[in-house]
Amino acid sequence: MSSEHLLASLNPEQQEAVVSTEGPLLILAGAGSGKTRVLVHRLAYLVQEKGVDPASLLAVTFTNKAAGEMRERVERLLGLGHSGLWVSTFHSTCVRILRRDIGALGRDQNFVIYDDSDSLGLIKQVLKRHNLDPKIVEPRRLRWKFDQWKNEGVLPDRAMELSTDLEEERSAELYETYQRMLFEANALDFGDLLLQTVVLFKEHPEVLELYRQRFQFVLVDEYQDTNTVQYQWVKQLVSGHGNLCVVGDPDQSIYAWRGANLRNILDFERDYPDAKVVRLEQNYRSTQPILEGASALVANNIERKSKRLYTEREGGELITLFEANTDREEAQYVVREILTLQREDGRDLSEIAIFYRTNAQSRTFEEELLKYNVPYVIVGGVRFYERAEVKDALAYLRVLINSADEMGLRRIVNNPPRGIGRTTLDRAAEMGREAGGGLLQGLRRFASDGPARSSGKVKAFLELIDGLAREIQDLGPGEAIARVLDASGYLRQLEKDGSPEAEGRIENLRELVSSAEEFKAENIEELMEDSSERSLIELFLDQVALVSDLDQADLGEARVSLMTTHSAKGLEFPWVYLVGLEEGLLPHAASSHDESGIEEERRLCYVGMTRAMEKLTLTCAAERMRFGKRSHSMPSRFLREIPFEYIELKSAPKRRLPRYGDHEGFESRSGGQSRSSSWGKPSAERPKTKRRSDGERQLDTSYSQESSHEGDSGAGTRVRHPVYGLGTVLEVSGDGENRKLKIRFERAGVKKILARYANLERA
DNA sequence: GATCGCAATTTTTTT
DNA sequence: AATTGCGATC
Repeated sequence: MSSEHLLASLNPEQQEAVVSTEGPLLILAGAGSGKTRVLVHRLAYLVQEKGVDPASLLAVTFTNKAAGEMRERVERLLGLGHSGLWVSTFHSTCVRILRRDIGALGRDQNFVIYDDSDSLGLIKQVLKRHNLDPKIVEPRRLRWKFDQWKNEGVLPDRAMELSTDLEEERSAELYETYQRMLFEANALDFGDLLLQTVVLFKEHPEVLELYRQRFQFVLVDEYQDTNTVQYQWVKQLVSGHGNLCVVGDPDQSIYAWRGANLRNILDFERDYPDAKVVRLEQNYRSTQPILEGASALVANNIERKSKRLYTEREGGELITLFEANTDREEAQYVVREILTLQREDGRDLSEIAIFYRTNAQSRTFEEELLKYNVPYVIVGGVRFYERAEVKDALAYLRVLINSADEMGLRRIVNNPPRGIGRTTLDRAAEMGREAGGGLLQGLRRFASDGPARSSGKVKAFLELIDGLAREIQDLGPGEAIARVLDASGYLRQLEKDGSPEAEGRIENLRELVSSAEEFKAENIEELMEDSSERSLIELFLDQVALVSDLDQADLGEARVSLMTTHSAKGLEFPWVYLVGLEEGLLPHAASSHDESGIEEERRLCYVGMTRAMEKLTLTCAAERMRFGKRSHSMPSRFLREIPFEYIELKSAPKRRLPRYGDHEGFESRSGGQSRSSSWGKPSAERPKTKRRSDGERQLDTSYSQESSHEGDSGAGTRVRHPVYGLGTVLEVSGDGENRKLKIRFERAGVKKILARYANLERA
């Protein structure tokens, strides 16, 4: 494609952003201003017009999805295949660097990557070693603290210096132990990937120089979300040539809680004095009411570079605000709207998205969508690679490749049960420490010196591991997983179980094997080109550690998309429902303590609103279930900040008193649900309302004790659960509001359910 | 050492 | 409302 073509479809500001290739450049790209397009064209321009070798370009993003999209579009534009162009996330870029050069830090190339739960487990080990009670020193809090330090680029020594009180000092000590144990386990956690790369570059300028030479042009996406280490990392890489292009929008900074520093983008011109700034302020995405409403909202932030986004699109529907009485009603409204859109307007479901603040909110929407058979996909949420059986299988591989991996080893040593319990493990760990080694070494000692009864079991386990380690060397990732599951007895254990849950797990493991096969098929060529010694198994483990479901979700299918507003950043949909606009939820209570917290929540709301292209609907509910209890909430302050002229108000009929009867929602459904009786609230317990002569309603709090007939809820009854589907009651226990049901579901297996909360229908 | 049952906690967002 | 963790019991 010629230069004219590369520039032809761009407006003057966009063109400037593309052709300003030398020196530092800040692109302030408002929502929907064609940012990705500009980046893609810029990369193509560098190669085609400036004759730059694709291999000397580095583009860094936050998500694999964004990276994948960018790479694909550039390669398509240039008609290139594998060109040596590096477009990847901060984390995977760092993994590639560390896999090659971490040896300079005296560490092993075969390190494992610990995810959040691995690192939480390790922190529990740290506490054990310090003889601290996890109830007093909370592991999660520590993890958060360590993470903050890592985001700030702070190592244990420095953390100690910075400590201002005793508690922080203690934490810094534990941080030190934690880092040492990570090292001993030959492991790096997420934060380490960045931090250790920065340390590597700092302590070994010759290594840094290598990468500086290679990457002549560096591009960073979503710069407003970078934290201090990422900032340092970028600075290290570009010092010298200074060819750094960063793109971002301060109004879309929503990761301060994870260490993102808004100052990185606000102070860019100070950090890179000869920086050029380009502003992209024309919005090509949203209709006027949506854009104006969102802009007016975010204008309430004090800490802000002012900006005026405009659109040439005129007209468009007003933003709808729906005020529901309950969360159930909120979900019903949205789902009915969706059904109408689909039936009457012929809209494709993939054009519709529902955004919420917390993952817990998805449940109600799922239930309603299921009831009406509306296909949907949850983006994010519980991830495939976080399921226990998947983690178990991967832990085997991890240990086989890196025998120091303590958390992996702890996970598999007695799984399936082999009679190696806590006592044995504690003793082995101690023996390992005495010998100056890790848990595995301890187990080896235990096998030879330990008490006869348990040492035999340990010995058998070690033989299994050693044998497998040899066997898998020549296997692909899929074959290796299959082999491990078979040889370890893991699969047999599940098969023997025979329960529907176990079958689900087996199914997930099959899926894991096939995704590993797929990985092999996709990457085998690249592996041939890649001179690194890493096997496909190792590359597969890296991939699963760094890839989230969000990256893999196929949004093209005809399904409604559900996700948190955080996950929605970077996406766009014609129809958007932004739900739960209530005080305490958006803005979230946990962020409402200071003004900067509120401002970030406001930006989050802004991000959600600006995803919408044609139609935006906001909803709130006066009452919702939280922690299994109903709680009341006020409409979000953000609703008042959107000018009324852009809003069309719709409200459910207001209630003067809480309606106890229909909070599960069946009675208020259209179409008559008389045959379904809700067990959620046995009728015996419902405070009754009775009509008084003056027409007012009054709560009658005297509960009558008519017991519900056993026939209704006894064992053998067929029921339908909104999520789990059809099932049969096996057992009933407890009374009144503590009534519990044990139900075997056809799809989901046996579950115990507290009747009060479950929306059960008789089937 | 494993299994069962109860209690406590959770919910802010995630590379 | 579900998961996790702990303690009691076998």
